[in-house]
Amino acid sequence: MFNMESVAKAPHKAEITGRKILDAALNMFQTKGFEETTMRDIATSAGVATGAAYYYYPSKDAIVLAFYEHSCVEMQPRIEHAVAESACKLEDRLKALIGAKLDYFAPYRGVLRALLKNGADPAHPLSPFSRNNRPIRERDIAGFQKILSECHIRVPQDLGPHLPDLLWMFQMGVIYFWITDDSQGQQRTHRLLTLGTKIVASLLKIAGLPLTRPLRKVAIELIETAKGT
Amino acid sequence: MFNMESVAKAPHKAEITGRKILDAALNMFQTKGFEETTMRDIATSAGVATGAAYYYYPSKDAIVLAFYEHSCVEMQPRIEHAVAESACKLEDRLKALIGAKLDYFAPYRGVLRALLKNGADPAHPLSPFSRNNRPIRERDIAGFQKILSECHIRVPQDLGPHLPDLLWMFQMGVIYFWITDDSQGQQRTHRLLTLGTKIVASLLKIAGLPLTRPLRKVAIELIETAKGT
DNA sequence: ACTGAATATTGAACATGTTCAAAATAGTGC
DNA sequence: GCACTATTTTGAACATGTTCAATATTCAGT
Repeated sequence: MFNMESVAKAPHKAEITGRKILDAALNMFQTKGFEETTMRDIATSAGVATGAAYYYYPSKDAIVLAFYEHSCVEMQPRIEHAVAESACKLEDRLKALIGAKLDYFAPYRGVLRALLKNGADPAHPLSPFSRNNRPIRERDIAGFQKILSECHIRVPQDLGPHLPDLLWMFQMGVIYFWITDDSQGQQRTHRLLTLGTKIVASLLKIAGLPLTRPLRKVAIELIETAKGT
Repeated sequence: MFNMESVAKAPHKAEITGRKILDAALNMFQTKGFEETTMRDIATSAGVATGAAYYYYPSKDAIVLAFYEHSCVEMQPRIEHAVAESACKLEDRLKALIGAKLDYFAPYRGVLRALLKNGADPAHPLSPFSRNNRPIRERDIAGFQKILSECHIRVPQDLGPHLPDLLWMFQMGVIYFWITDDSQGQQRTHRLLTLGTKIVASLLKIAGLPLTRPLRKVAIELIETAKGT
């Protein structure tokens, strides 16, 4: 018998099940919250047995990570659009990039809160800082790299190589703040973002002055120590 | 019958049991690790039933918090001594204070790792940032306040009130880094501390210059936004 | 010393993340 | 189509943090 579904791409049943579980999980996380949703709930809602969820995702947290990973790819066009719309100044582009990311994640703020659990431990496989998630992180950092080169920022030779990572760290700080920001519409985060980008841009201008060279040298040493390379 | 124990202080049995449980827990955390130690282990080792542990500590994490709380009081003299030994310069005193804290906590580094779990969420009762732990935090911050006034740092009027909190945040950053620093003897953290204090001291000197006023104004606005007051 | 209230202790039961051996299904070479 | 392997699915069992009704103990007032 002819099957419409199987014509295009012919996704294996496995992929479908995996997606079904992830969708069910995300729906329940949003409506009931992460902690309140049990793996049994998710499996039942997806129409599979409990164990099936673990066949596709090694842990409950891993489901959140899968969502995060998937999102990073899916939001890429939106981010590029938002960045392109903004004025070609580091301050504006930075704000546009991070702001677009927050907008995209807005409906899932409560879901991402789950990443806070182990997100701070670089040894944990689910941390954005872990070796495990290096691919995601590097794609993310590349976005900042792009902004920097497009804006033709004049930056000291020694600081240059670290700048994308620093901006990425700044972004992570904003996101962590945002996750736990319960102000109306997360307005505090948006204010923080506005002020933060302004400061970052100012600092970069100052960083070029000869006067700041000694301080910059120490700062770079600190950065390299923190990176552990 | 005469009882030697009851002469001095006459600690209620409750206090003894509570301490017995905490001691048992800390011992096992250190030897077996936090995750690997079960509440049943702790209770058994303390010679009580499982439920008793929960009568004294509302959760497993709470045991770690109790330890942290107790430590903060106990280490006070050591810290004051270390600070008094150091040169009366902000850079040195800051390093002495934070260094002393790390030294004290060194044997329990693995234990404190447990605080990383919910430590980043200010809404969680076990977070050092939570309203719940305000007393501990404020005593902690007072230590930095003291250093600042002793060193006769000349600091702009508008920045002054925020400075103790900022130094406290700096300390928390160092501690979080330290908890997950697996380098030999945590030498990376100590390097980070040396460089960090140097930068903090330098920034404070610069902060007084008229040139930096606009940037400082924005920074203070950011700080106030972050504090949410 | 006695008694009732406050406090302390028990251990079984519960909830939930996770594991795993067994069963069902899909895919492959002949 | 058949046998055989690999993949997928199942659901019961397990481990552990946590709760709680029942019981035991301590304490204060008389």
